[in-house]
This record gives sequence, structure tokens and C-alpha cells, in this order.
Amino acid sequence: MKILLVEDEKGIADFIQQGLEEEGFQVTHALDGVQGLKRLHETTFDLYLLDWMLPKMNGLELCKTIRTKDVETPILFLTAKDTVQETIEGLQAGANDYIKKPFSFEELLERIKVHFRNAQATEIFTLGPFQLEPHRYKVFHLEEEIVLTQREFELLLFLVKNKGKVCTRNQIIEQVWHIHFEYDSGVIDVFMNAIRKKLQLTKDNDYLKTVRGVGYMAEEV
Amino acid sequence: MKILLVEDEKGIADFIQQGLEEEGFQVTHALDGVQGLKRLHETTFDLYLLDWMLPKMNGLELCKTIRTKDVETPILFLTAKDTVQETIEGLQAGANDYIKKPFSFEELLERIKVHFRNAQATEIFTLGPFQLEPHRYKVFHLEEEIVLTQREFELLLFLVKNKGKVCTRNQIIEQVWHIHFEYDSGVIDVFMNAIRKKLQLTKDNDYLKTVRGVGYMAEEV
DNA sequence: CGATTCCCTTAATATTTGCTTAATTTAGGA
DNA sequence: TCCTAAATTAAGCAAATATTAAGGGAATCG
Repeated sequence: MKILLVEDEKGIADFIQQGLEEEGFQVTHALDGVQGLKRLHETTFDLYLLDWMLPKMNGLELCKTIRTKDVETPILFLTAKDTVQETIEGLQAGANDYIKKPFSFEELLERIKVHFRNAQATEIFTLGPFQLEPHRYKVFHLEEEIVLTQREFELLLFLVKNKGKVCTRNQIIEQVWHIHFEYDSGVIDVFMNAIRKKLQLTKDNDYLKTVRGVGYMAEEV
Repeated sequence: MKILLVEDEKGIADFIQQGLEEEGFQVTHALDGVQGLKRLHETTFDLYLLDWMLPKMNGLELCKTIRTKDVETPILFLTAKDTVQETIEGLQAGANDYIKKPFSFEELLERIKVHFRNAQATEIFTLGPFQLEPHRYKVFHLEEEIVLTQREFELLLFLVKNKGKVCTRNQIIEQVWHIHFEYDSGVIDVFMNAIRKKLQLTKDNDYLKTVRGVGYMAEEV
């Protein structure tokens, strides 16, 4: 879930960005309306969080511009107390909600979640007959749940996210184990073994291939 | 969202009705208190908007009558300047807010939205055979009440609101304890223990799962 | 205003889980 | 065939969580 945050006060922006990232959102931060507009051309976002008072191009203009292209995506305003009245303009310009400053992070999060509730927030990855649900740390084979430990899950998820690409042992140790120096023990092998066992993979059913001398690869059969 | 508007001045009534309908509310209009009462028997509403001065049965009486049947739904009064003092009676009779005439439509909309926001707090959450009622801070197992402390309740509520998703220890410490820096003591564990004990959860009856290395998760079995 | 109660928190201990290592067997490639 | 990489298995160990008890502080009640 990608959020575009347009806010000129660095302190507030950092506070929000950090909090939202801990919640698993991807946050892009722009310091003013013009920068925000640029980001808009680069990617699409799932939610906009706009400060009302912005240098160069204020929130209202930005809001209108966004709405000329994109009618769906929720827009939330951050507004100071004394501009609440004006903010109603914003709502008429196509914004979906506004939050009065000062606000607690919980409030903000709550509001954001309300707007996401409609848009399915939960990404699901698949590999053959397997489904991975990161938000629940769960794997299913068709309907049946397969219980993996955290590491097992993360390793599998990493491979599946890179489906079709070979993941080297080094990459795995870095990305899954978060070890950033040369390191080699048999850990990965042991975990691959455990995963294959739990998923009941065989020669015919070979979704996790080993690439000798390099690493492993998830692949549709 | 259905709103009952009781207002005898046709001009004002039309103005409000039209505006609110544009906002997506369903508005039923009654010209006096007696008519209003009739509508009340026909359907249930999510909010009442009552003029203070009404023919046949004034707003205050109507308000009291509504409250004999329905304690929850927000009631807003529309009052002229010179009757503001009296309106306080209205608040004591169970009204939730009042708006001074003349008011802008934006103001009105603002106030209505605030009350709907609060009304969300009336929402009831369930987890298996358990019911949480946030507005009363109460939990029921089927019919029987289970007494939780405030923190216990808030922790349980947080997990239930995020049913099916893993809540990390960090999220819990932030959202339930409102601590916004890195922090780790055994508090969460102690509370989880207390909650599980009070809800009499066992292995078969496992609505609150621990996800090792991550946090906890509420889940339907 | 003192006593009591009720929670929240900390701390200490017990228990469980799963990560890692190491040793052994199997398979692949030159 | 020989050497090396990977698979497999079992066991020790460390870390996360469960559980219990006790201290402290705020609210409540007499």
C-alpha cells in the first residue's frame, strides 16, 4: 500500500512517515505541491495525505489536479485548527476526509484504515497451488493451512517474491537473515529441507529448485 | 445513513435536505413533532436533526420521547440565537449537540460527521463467542459478562479490530500503551496471560494466537 | 485525611519453541 | 571415480513466551 505524503514541516513528516512505515505502508514524502505532482507522474498511489498549507502549490490545488486524473483514490487533508472552515472547500474539491492538527498518530492511522477498508489491503502471493499471506504469516495448500515458523515463512516468501529468479545464498543470508557479512553455515539448507518437507514437494512437484553452486529458485512448474 | 429532519420552515428544510442528500444521506423530512413521531415508528434512523421550536410538539418533548426508546442515536438541535440558553435543557434531556441559527451548511455537515464518527464507537466487535462493546467497555461470552480492566479491554479490542492480522509487539505498545519509542518489558505477555485466563482460552479454544517472534493475533477458529 | 482496594508494572522463574551446529549420507559434475 | 555441494538427521542451546508473585501508585470509600 503506497501513500503519498505531501507536508512541508520536516518534523511532522518524519513522524508520520516513520509511523506508517512501521505499519507496513510504503510512504513517499514530498516537501511541496510541485514535488508532490512530480511523484504523481512516477507511480500510482493508494492514498494521498496532503497538508493544506503548502509552499508553491497549496493542498487544494494539488487535490483538484489529482482529481482530474484519478477519481477513486482517497485523499486526506491535514489541516490546522483555524483553517477548518476553508477545508470544507477541500471536501467539495473531491477530498475524502480531513484531520485536524494536532492529531495523534492513532487518529491518523484509524482514519487511513477506514479508507483502506474498502480497498483490499492484503496482498497474497502464490506459487503453484500454494498461497502466501504475509499479513497473517500463513501458507495454504489449496484450502489447507500449512504451519511454517517465522524464518521458514520469510525464506519462502523471499523466494516466491523473486519467482523465476535465482536467489544466491548470499542474497538469502542478507535479506532473510539480515546478516551483512560473509557467512556460511548449513542453515539455509536445513531450512530449505524443512520447507520442502512441509510443502510435501517431490521431484514431480518441484516448485523450489536448487541451483547448484548458486542458490535456490522458486518457479512455476 | 438515514437522517430524520424535523423542521417547520419549508425553506430551511429544503435547503438542508437537498444539501445532505447531495452528501449521500437519506433524509426524511417531517413538518412538526407529531409527524416526526410517526416517521419514528416506520423506520429507524441513524441521526435526528430537530428544530427546537416546532408546532404541536416541540423539539424538547420529541427528544425525550425518542430517548425513551432509543438511547444511542445522536440527536442534534437547530436553535435560534435567543433560545440557546434553553437548549441546554435539551442536552440534559439526552440531546448530543446543538447548532445555532443561522448556520452555514458546512458547519452543519461538520457537526453531523463528528457525530457519526462517534457513533462508530457504538460498533460491536465479535470474536467467536465473544462480544466486545467499546462504548461500554464490556465483554460478553454469549450472555455472560466477563469483567476486564481497561487495559485488558483495550488490548483485546485492538487485536479483535485487527482480526486475522498479526499485531506486532511494537504496534501493540504504540496503539494500546501509547508509547512511541523502543520499549520492551514483559507487560504485553502479562496482559495476554490475564486475558486468556479470563476468557478461559485453551488449546482447542484458541482465539488469541501467539505468533512467535512477531506478536499476537486474534482469529476465528 | 487515612485506609483500602484495584490495577498496572516489574521482576524472577519455568517452559516451550525453533534456530543453529555438526555429523552423516546422497547426488552432481568434471 | 573422485571431489565437492547439497540433503538429511539429530541434538544442544539460546531466545521468546508463559506464569506467578510482589511492589507501588492512583482512585475510592469511609
